[in-house]
Amino acid sequence: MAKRRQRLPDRKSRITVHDVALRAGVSLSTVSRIMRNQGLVADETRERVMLAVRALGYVPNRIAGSLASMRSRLIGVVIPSLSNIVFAEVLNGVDAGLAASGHQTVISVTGYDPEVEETVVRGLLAWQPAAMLITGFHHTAATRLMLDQSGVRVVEMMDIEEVPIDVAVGMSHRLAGYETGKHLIAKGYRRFGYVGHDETADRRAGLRYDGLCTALAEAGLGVVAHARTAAASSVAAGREQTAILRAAAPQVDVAVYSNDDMAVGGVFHCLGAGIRLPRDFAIFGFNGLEIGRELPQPLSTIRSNRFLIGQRAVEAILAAPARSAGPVVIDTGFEIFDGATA
Amino acid sequence: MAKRRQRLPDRKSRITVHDVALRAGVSLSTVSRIMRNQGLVADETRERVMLAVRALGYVPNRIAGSLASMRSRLIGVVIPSLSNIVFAEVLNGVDAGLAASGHQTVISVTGYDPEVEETVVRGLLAWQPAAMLITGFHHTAATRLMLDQSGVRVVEMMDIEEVPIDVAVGMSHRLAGYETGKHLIAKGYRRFGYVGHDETADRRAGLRYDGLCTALAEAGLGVVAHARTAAASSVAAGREQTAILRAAAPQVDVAVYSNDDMAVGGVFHCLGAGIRLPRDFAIFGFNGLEIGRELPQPLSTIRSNRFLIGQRAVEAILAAPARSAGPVVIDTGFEIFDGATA
DNA sequence: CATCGCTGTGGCAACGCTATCATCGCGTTT
DNA sequence: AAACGCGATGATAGCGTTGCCACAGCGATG
Repeated sequence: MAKRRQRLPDRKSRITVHDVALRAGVSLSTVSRIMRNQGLVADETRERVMLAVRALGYVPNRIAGSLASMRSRLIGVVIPSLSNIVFAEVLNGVDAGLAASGHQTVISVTGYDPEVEETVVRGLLAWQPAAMLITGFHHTAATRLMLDQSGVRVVEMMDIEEVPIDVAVGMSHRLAGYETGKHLIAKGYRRFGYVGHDETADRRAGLRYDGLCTALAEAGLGVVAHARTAAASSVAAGREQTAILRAAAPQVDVAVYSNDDMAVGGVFHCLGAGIRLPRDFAIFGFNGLEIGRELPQPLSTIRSNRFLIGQRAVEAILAAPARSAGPVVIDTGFEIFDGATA
Repeated sequence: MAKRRQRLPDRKSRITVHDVALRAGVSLSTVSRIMRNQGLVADETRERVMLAVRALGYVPNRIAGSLASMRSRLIGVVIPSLSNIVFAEVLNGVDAGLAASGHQTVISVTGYDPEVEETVVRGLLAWQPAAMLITGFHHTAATRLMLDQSGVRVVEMMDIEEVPIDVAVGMSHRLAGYETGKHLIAKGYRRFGYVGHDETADRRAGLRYDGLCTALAEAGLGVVAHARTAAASSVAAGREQTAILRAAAPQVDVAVYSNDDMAVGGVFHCLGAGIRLPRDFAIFGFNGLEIGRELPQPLSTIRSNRFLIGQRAVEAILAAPARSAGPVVIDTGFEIFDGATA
């Protein structure tokens, strides 16, 4: 008598291909073929099997499927924060790009910490994902190595100013900063201030600042006053730092902000303090968030295409399952939005 | 001679337990025990194996592991939208609650569509997740059945006003609406307006409205003017609907908004139109978003504990792997924030 | 009429890991 | 000296699929 070993006590009689095959009177292979919609099956057989599938409420076990086929339909996504609406929009783009491809996203958040990033990347790779979407170029050496050796497709999102492991989708932040400077100089501003947040965490804000300085230097100008918080960007920080900047350097006629959250804080400060925008003081942001467009005066800013970044990232990896010969760079661009605050 | 069948052409020499065991000179079992940090192993052996693990860059295949152990460390999360910061904060709470538990979240977005929800729940359940976190109680019958029969732990988040499949974590929206009404009546307001958005999609906004009406009715009052957009809530919609409400019913002295996004739009309209808050017109929101606190005048609103909802949801399912006898309801509460706009 | 191609189906060995049981020393108890 | 307990390790059978091959049946071809 065969000793049937009960592997797990809670082995809740789950329904498997076996059960479906039995009920439909076909083999496992046939059920599998039908579920995957692949290979030749007679219409009559298909119907009979689908009937059994529905009757039993069979849901194929993707874990077993992935193991057998040696590829999962999971896509690992690594972003620094969910609180920042910018990354939520990237995720929306990812979702849109994935559409009906049958893939699913596993999202991990790093809190802008490369060490945490290393941990989550390791955890994600353990699921043998079809691809990895990660934010920026600033990774630990170990992270880079893991991603490179894993062989899976890797998209580094947001930035395009370094050589990617596989694909980069984003925009040139340095150029955005540069164009900001050019634009404001053309509008007649000369005495520049800068309101920023923690740049060791947010490298891209640093790049924009560099670009801005380049543009100003070309015109023989420079940023004459700075107000920076050591914290992450927020409306509160923008408000507070604007007050500090105004107090310390009243001569500044325009301030460039590290992003729209900060800039909106600046606008709020001015609204509260009775400072007329842009006559007394001008504000320029970055990102083109919805909130900026809906202010009593629309915020002057640069529109980045976050949604498009997510979407293009997915398209790039769905287009080909394997990496191409060399690194690929996709520029999603940006555009100046000439609002009413500068 | 054995015919070794090469299953897949792209079988890239992945490193498995086998390789590690070979290199460390131990058995597969020992490596597995060490990787899972479970069972007895001599320190000397552990070190030797870990050396091999690091040398080879071995990353355990969680897909195989999950299949063998018949349980995955994935947690399915279903939310209506990522654009809405509220759900991003819930996810942050989930993340915090998960901390070092070794679980990972697979997130799917429904766009407030129960049909889409059904599809994504089916897709998520195929991964045999350890638990499912889903938003609200409004599911299709099929969704409810799948979740119920799956046997996995299910947390329905945000709302607590119906009987959950397993666990509900959230707050009473009806009560929040009721308290809003009480609070505003106590402050002397009598002529109520309401500015809302699509309530067939956002059921909870509807509950809050019901609660408000109850409170007003108890005082012999009622909502005398409504302005509703058919679209989703947004700052732009709030702004636009406020203009409509003001034009149609100038006698209204306070408007309750379906949420903070809408209310912020209302504040912006007033700032632009020179309406003095709260003297000429008062505004009351819902959620307690950061943006509301940083307005020139802090928005009067109700603070919901989104972060806490995510965190408690995770705690509830980590506490016990199996469902308890009956449904469990966890109330995360709310509080009135008496700002400067009402 | 032998041969071929094609459709439709079944059989079975992986996939990489874990749960369980077996085993093997070695010190301790009776 | 036999029996026992216990820490440490090994062997092995699944977990539920999928990929590959085999093969039956049947009409078309030479």
